Amino acid sequence: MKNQEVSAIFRGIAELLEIKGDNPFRIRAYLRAAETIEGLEKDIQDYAAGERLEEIPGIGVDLANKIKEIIATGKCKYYEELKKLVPDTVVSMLEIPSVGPKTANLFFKELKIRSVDELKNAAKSGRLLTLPGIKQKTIENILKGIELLKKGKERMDLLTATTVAEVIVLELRRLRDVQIISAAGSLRRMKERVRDIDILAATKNPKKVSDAFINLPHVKRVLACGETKSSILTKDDVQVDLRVIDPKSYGAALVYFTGSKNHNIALRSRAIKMGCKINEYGVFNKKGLCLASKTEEEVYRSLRLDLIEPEMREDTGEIEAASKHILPKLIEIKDILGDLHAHTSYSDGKDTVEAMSQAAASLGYDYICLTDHSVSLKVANGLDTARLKKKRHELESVNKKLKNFRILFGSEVEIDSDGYIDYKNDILSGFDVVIAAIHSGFKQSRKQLTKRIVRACQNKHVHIIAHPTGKLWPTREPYDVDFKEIFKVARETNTALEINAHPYRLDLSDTASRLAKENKVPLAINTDSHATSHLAYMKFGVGLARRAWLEKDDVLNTLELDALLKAIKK
DNA sequence: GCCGTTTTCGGCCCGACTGTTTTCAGTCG
Repeated sequence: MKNQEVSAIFRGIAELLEIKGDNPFRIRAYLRAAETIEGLEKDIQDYAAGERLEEIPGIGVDLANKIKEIIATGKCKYYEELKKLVPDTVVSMLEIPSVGPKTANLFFKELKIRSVDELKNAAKSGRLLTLPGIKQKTIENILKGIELLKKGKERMDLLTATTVAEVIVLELRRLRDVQIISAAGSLRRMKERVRDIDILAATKNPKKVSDAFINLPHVKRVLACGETKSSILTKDDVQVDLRVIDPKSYGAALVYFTGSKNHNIALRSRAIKMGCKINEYGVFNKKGLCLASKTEEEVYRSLRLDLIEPEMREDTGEIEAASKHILPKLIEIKDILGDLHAHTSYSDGKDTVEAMSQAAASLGYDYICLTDHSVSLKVANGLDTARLKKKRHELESVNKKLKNFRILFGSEVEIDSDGYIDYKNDILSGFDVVIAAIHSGFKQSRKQLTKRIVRACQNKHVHIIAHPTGKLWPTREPYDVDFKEIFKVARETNTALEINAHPYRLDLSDTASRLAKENKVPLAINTDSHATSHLAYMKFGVGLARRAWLEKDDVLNTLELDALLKAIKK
């Protein structure tokens, strides 16, 4: 897969051009190409082989040639030349908040500073004061920025982000002056990782709301505070931006602050073509007359588009679909009727069979499948035959107690290093649902890992492949598998792939899930809960599924129990 | 560097905040 390689080089070129002060539109062209290629579901080499690179939006003759060069040689001459002008270590200074390309270039050109550490020394020694436009306050901001960079560089998982946002939204909602308030930005789009938290509040009294915000007890530092926009750093070093807006502009502002950036750019281009202008205050015609502003629906409609759900706003075809009225009707959390992957205290779960089942029933589910680990996963207290028997008896007795709810007898079984399952067939055939997973040998080759999953799919007792790429944030990278092959076999053998809803996993990814749907692969959204509280992670899985354009019918656990059991038969 | 229901050339999204200025450039989202 050369996609990452190509997009990294294009991103590098964009950064160096930025520092050089090159044409901003050329820079954007490189950036856009980098993003597009990164999000590409197919291997870029397939496009190159068929002379079809220029079919990719944002790729023209020049970039197509550079891509071919990178595929052939692993390098790009143009990039190498640029690095001679500006060393790529200078680029690292761009990561400091408040330091952009102009400032980085100034430091490099005038003082030969070429890294964050050198900049820190120069700031402390007062050398920076010799530069035009740099005074004490700027130096303070740079030093604070460096400190911040070292501390909280990485992004948050969705659970952390949701928790922080909910606390702040709840406190601000209590203010009488706040009419409507909601999270926006990448959190609202349910992106897998979030850098900061955006909140939008509608009010007639912006000053009061902003003041309340910057004085919340969680605030460690105020990063900015203006008429309509303020930014704070919480005590846990999470950046939270609050935008306040007049209620009549709420819809336009919500579109604007939900993004993504690329979606907004595409909307604006469309507006311009239609002779309008769109900003956070509304959609305006040439004469400045406001055509829409109050609700998101109005705003999209004024651009002759159906309402696009936040999770789809990534400029990956949703605008075209909205203009043709062929947007999918996205799956919703209420469509989910059960969870097919959860653990109990029989293996490594925290809660009992009864507790897990009651928690699932209280979520309104019809069923839960309790899939404790299998015999060979000793670290997770996997079940041998005797304990399986005991668990089955317990399930039966709890099942008798619960009305309109059914506990399914399942297991998360091990796919060994050759692709075989650790329980014998006569045991496997006794389960309602079998989920197969890889928990060892992550470092094997792409070929071998693919073979293991393919062989597991071919096992007639295996219904679902759990967390298909094994990634575990932030420590474990996804292992490399051949999705093309796996999708083909999964479809042929009627084996479902899991969308694991745990915020540290979210595996399959959004892009892989979208491709799986296009390949007609059955999918299930499961929480992999190890405690009753984890069952609530379903919303993250559904968010991911919505980012993948999935509809109710694409997901197995939206089926009623009888239909589900029928659908998973092999 | 890309792209075309105004164009093969001349456009390319738009506004807020900060720190430095004394009207604005740079950064950010």
